[in-house]
Amino acid sequence: MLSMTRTVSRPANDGQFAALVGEQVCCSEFTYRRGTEVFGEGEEAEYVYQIVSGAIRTYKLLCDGRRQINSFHLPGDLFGLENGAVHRFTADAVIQTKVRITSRRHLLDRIEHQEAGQASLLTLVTRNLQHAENHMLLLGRKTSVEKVAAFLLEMDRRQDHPDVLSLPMSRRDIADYLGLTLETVSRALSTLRDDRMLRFDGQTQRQLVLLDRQKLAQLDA
Amino acid sequence: MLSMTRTVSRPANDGQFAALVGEQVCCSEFTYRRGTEVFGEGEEAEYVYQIVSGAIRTYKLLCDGRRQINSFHLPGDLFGLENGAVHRFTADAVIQTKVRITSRRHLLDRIEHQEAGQASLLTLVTRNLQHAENHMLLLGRKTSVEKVAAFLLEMDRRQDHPDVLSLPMSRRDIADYLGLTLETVSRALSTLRDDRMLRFDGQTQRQLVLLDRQKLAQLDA
DNA sequence: GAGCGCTTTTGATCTAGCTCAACTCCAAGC
DNA sequence: GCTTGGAGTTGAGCTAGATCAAAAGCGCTC
Repeated sequence: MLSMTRTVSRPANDGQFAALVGEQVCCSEFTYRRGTEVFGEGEEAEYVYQIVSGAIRTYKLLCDGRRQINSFHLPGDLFGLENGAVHRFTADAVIQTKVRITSRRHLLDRIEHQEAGQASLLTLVTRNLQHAENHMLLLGRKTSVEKVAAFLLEMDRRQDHPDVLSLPMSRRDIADYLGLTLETVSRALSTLRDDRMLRFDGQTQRQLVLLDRQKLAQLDA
Repeated sequence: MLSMTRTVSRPANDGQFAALVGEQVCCSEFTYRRGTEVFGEGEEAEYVYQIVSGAIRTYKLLCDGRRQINSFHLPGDLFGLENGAVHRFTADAVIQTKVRITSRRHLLDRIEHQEAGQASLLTLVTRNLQHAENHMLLLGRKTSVEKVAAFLLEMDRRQDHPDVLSLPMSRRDIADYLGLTLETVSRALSTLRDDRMLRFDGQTQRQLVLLDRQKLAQLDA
């Protein structure tokens, strides 16, 4: 049940959890299988999570099933706290995902007795807000190829510019993140491949190599 | 220069500023004319603002001029603080707008010596994040008519369900908020009028009456 | 290692919303 | 009053991206 699907190379933002939770980490670990729900929209926020390995998506649904993914959470990322007392969206596992869990109450109590705590909590929420602001610009005003280019650069940055970028999520997930259909995402990727900005690596279509980050960044506008 | 364009009926969220700034309000007032910039993206955040009357839009631009408006700020709203040290977007006046200004530094100093301060600052940023999350769903997954219906209901709610809803912003502003063109906004409004969900009031097209909020809410999905 | 199901790609067609353009309606200035 | 200009509406046609469909590729399980 706990077999790792990815090796984790000490992500850049790993300090977050320690800064908030403190050093003698009082938390348990848990592994969610692919597609399992971590928490649902409207549920009370009891726990806070940090990803050890895998990937989580958080999203909102319209009544007819249309889905908008807010964000993907990767190893090192903290999530479930930005919410306030009640979760404002659903979170589930994109692939098998191992998380560290601590109770929200425990974490907030700790924060109250720590000067830096309040500040780092505010920093966390502010960072989320900043991401959301950038994403609104993308959703409202970018073309499909610009969206996909921006997505690739975001994943590349968050994985510290690896030689091979591995995407844990499906084309449908990417589409629901970018406000497109899965076919349009696929076509945009093919366009970028044909224009020599990336190539697929190995058999799977989820490993790819960015061949020209500069050109991608220009597309991102 | 200071003539009011709207009467203000003590907005619901007016407590914000007082809660953060304190009672003996140390701040000056200023009036911006229609179209004037309050602050620009990338500028250092020196001041924090609360709207007395009028309306402010905050937005980001792509290099070729495409614009995405994050939010409209109406009387009572606080803005310019959520940013952190540097403004992440531009703010300018939709119409002639009177604001109360206080220095960011002054406000943050005050907050540090106040238990409730940190919490209410966090609450403010969290509220902004929540708005952004809802707006991402709108931008990524709603149709033009759904977007316009949602916009009208938002304005209606924020003005406390007035008999006549007055929109300070142009069709182009609404379009740039909803990720549409101004023509599409105009057509959507005409559709809603034809379907008896609203009617225009008086001469101007910026005063309207919501005839069936329930039906609008259904559209909002 | 054959078969099945899921994911992805690619093609063909459709359509919501964009673009371009004309016209109306005010409001402001002379 | 007349003129000018910005704002809004409406129409006609276009296009980016959606939808529908088929096939290919991969990773399961047995």
